Amino acid sequence: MRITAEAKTLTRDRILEVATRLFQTDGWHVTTTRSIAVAAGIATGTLFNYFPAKEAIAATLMAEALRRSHQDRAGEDEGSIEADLFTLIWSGLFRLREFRKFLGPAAETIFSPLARAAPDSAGDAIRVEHLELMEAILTAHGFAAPRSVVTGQLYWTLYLGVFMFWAADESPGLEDTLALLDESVKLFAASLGVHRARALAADSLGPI
Amino acid sequence: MRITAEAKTLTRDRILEVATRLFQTDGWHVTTTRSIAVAAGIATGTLFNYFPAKEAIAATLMAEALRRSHQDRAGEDEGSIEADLFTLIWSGLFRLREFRKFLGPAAETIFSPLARAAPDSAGDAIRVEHLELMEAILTAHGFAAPRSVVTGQLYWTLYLGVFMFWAADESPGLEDTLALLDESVKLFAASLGVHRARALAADSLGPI
DNA sequence: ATTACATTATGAGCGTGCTCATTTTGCTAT
DNA sequence: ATAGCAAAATGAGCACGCTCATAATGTAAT
Repeated sequence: MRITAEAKTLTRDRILEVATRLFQTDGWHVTTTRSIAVAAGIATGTLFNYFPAKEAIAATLMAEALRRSHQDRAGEDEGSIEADLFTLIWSGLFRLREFRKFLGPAAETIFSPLARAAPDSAGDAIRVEHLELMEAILTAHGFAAPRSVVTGQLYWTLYLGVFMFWAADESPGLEDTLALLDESVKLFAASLGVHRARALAADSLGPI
Repeated sequence: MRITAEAKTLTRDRILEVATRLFQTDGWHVTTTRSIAVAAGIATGTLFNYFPAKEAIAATLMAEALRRSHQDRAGEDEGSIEADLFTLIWSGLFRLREFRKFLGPAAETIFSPLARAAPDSAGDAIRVEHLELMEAILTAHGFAAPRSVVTGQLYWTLYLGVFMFWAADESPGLEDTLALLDESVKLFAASLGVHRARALAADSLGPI
């Protein structure tokens, strides 16, 4: 049993390794599940014993890189809320930089359907984990949960907008992505401020 | 030649008609290009003489419905900028209401890649037409073109966010969509205000 | 060693969206 | 009528992501 278990993670790692290389070299659409399997020295069907879909391979690479970015950020927060959200997103994109070229096309599938991913999909895990970190930052700045449906939806929309733009950005030093990220974060923070002001105003009037 | 030309638009219309019905009944994924072709009484290959891709059929339905919504709006503007943008988007969604059930899955493909659609795709035409109307509203409220890259990108992101949410919304009376739309439009208008304030401040300092 | 069993690997095969060499169509020139 | 021709229709066929009945493999019990 031990040898087999080792062999399994070995195969899994080899798939991820080989897939990364092929996605980077040939792109998302040109790289087929067959070619990944061949390059990893396994049969096509075996590939799907390790990952339920082609999309899941990219999502796994993405999720692992993002988890590494969370380590990077450990204990680094506590600027303004805008700065903390900026760092959260940017450190993620930074860790994903080697995948940038193929993540655009891949993400269309990974985050599908855009508004509500299937609850157990690989893309959904990424969303849930990111939103938890965002919630933590909001709470740390005095915005108590629960948030309205609109707030979460708006944040995720803005995040995906930045992400997709970044994936296709060709401006030098990704300056356009930085500008969009800056603006998006400010906008989101502003909307939180408005909600808090409204709530405070309602409180000061007392119960109706 | 005349008969043939007539026959062509007849076939085209029949495809759109039949496809609408099948998409509505069976959904986007279950409806195959073969089944559309059969139901329209043509061969599979013929279908692709009329539309370059399955996606293009849905995009055409969408574009035509949106164009009808532009007629609805003719001369109805001139509230606040928020109100005008709200009406622009909501009237579009209203005209698309019969397609709502299948537009979610379809739109993932139609607006792909999310950030930058292929310049001649059916989805791109929808984006360009919508952004022109948005620009017109901004100009009518004294926000002179050209806009920054960020502004257009931010608007389209928020629009897609609302659109995708609407496609999957199950709240009674679509009230959640209305809330999100309201918030999104306010946010965008606020960001324009900030930019204008910054520009005015820069002007008042004179040339550097 | 042998047998029994569960786990994993296999690749032929399915149904997609879409292509393209070939055939059919409907018009014009003779 | 006939031949010629461009435009349109055709459907067998391709490559894809993915499935599933079957074979191979490694472990444990006799």
